[in-house]
Amino acid sequence: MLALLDGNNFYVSCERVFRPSLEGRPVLVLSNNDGCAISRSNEAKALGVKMGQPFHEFRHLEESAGLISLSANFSLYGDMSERMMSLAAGLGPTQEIYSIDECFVDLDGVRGDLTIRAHAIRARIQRWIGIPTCIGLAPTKTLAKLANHVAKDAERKPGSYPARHAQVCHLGALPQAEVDPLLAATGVGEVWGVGPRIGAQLREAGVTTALQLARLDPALVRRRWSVVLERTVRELQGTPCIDLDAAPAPKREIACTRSFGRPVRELSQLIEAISAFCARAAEKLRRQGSLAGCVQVFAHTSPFRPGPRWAKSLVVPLRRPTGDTARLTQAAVMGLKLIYEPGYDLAKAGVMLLDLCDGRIQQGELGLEDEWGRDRGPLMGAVDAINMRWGKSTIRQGSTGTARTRPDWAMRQARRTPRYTTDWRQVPVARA
DNA sequence: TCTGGGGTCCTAGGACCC
DNA sequence: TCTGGGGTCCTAGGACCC
Repeated sequence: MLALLDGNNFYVSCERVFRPSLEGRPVLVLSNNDGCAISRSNEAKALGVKMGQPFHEFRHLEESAGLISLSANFSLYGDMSERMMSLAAGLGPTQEIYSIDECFVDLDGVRGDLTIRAHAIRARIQRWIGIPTCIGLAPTKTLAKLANHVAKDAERKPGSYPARHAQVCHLGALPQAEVDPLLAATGVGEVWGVGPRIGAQLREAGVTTALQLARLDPALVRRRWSVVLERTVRELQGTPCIDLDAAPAPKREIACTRSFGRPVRELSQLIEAISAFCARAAEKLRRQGSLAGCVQVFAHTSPFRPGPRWAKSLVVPLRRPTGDTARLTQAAVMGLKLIYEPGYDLAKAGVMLLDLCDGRIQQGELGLEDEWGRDRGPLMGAVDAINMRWGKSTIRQGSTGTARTRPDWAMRQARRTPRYTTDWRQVPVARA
C-alpha cells in the first residue's frame, strides 16, 4: 500500500505559519517578478483566482475583496518542506520526495490500521510544523494521488465526496462498490497523468470520469493514445506500473531561467543575466557532484505581447566536462554573443547545463582545473561554502565574457557550425 | 503596465551503417 | 523496366508533472 501526503496550498500555508493573521483570509503567493499566482488559499480559490493566472488580471481583488498577495520566499518554503518531509517519513519504511510539497511513502510491512496511522502523522505535522496536509492511501501511485484529491475536496468542498474521506482517504480499505462512486465523481482531467490535451481528447471520445477511464481496455488506449496513458489506466485498475523511487538519480539536466521584470535589449544586460544564471546552475551542478558536457543558452521575446517575435538558442559543447563556474560562463556568454541580435525587447533568457556526468570519478583529473592545469575544485568549494553560510551571491564570478573579446577565427568557425567545440586553452582569460 | 521555473519521459523521423 | 531491409543512434518536439 502507498500513501501520498501533500501540504495544502503549501506556499500559502508556510506564510501563514509566520503570519497567523493571514488565517481565514484570501491569500496568494506570486511567482518571480510578481507575475502570476502560484499558490492560493481556499478563500482565494473561492474568489475565482486560477493557478498560474497573471497578477494584473485579478489585482483589483486586493481593493474589492481584501485579497492579500505575497512575493514568493522560496528559501523559506524549502526549509519548511524539509521539516514536513522528515515527519512524513514516519508513515512507513520508504519515502520518495516527489516535489517540494508532496511525497509518496511505501507502507509495506506496516501493521495496524493505516487510516489511524495517517491521521496521527497529519496531526503531528499540523502541531509541530503548522502545515495542514492531506493523505491518500491506495495500492498504486495514480490511485494514491486520486485518493489524496478526494481527501482534499471532501474537506474543502463539502458535498463533493462523502465527508468521512476528508483529510485522509484510504481507497485500499474500501470495497470496490464504494471505490467506483468516488471514481465516477472525479473528472477525467483530475487523474494524474491526464493533462489538458489528452483530457480534451478523452472527453471528445465520451470518457469524462476517472471511472470511465479506468474501464477502458489498456490495449486500445495504447493503440489510440500512448504507453504512458496505458500505464495510467492500469494503475487506475489497481496494477502498479510506476515504481516508488526512494533514491532519485542525479538530475540529467540543470536549468536556470528567468523572465525579466522589464524588457531587456542590450547585450551587456543580457550578459549580466546569463552570467548570474550560470553561477546558480553551476552551484546546483556541484551540489549533486556532477560535471556538464554542454551549455545551452537561450533568449526570447514575450509570447504574449505584440511586436516582432525573436527566439534563439544554442548548445555549446565543452572541450571537457566541467563544474567550474568560469568555464561554464565563458561558454554561455560566447553562445549568447553568437545568437544575439539587437533591436528586440527580450522577455526571458536562461541557461541549461546538459550532458551531465558523475564528477566524482573525474574530479582532479578532469573538469575542475583552470586553463593552466591548476585545480580549481577547492576554489569552487569555497565559493559554495561562503554563499551557503552568508547567503547567495555573497561572492560571485565576474562575467569573464565581457573582459576580452574572442579571437575572430573562433567566431567565424563557430558561425559555420551551430555546434562546435572550443579549445579554451587558446583563449586568454581575464585575471581577477 | 502586467503572463513562473524546473524537470521527466516518450515518439517520430532522419542519418547512418552493414 | 527492374532499384533491400533492418538495426541503432540522435534530435526535436510534444505531453505531462508540480
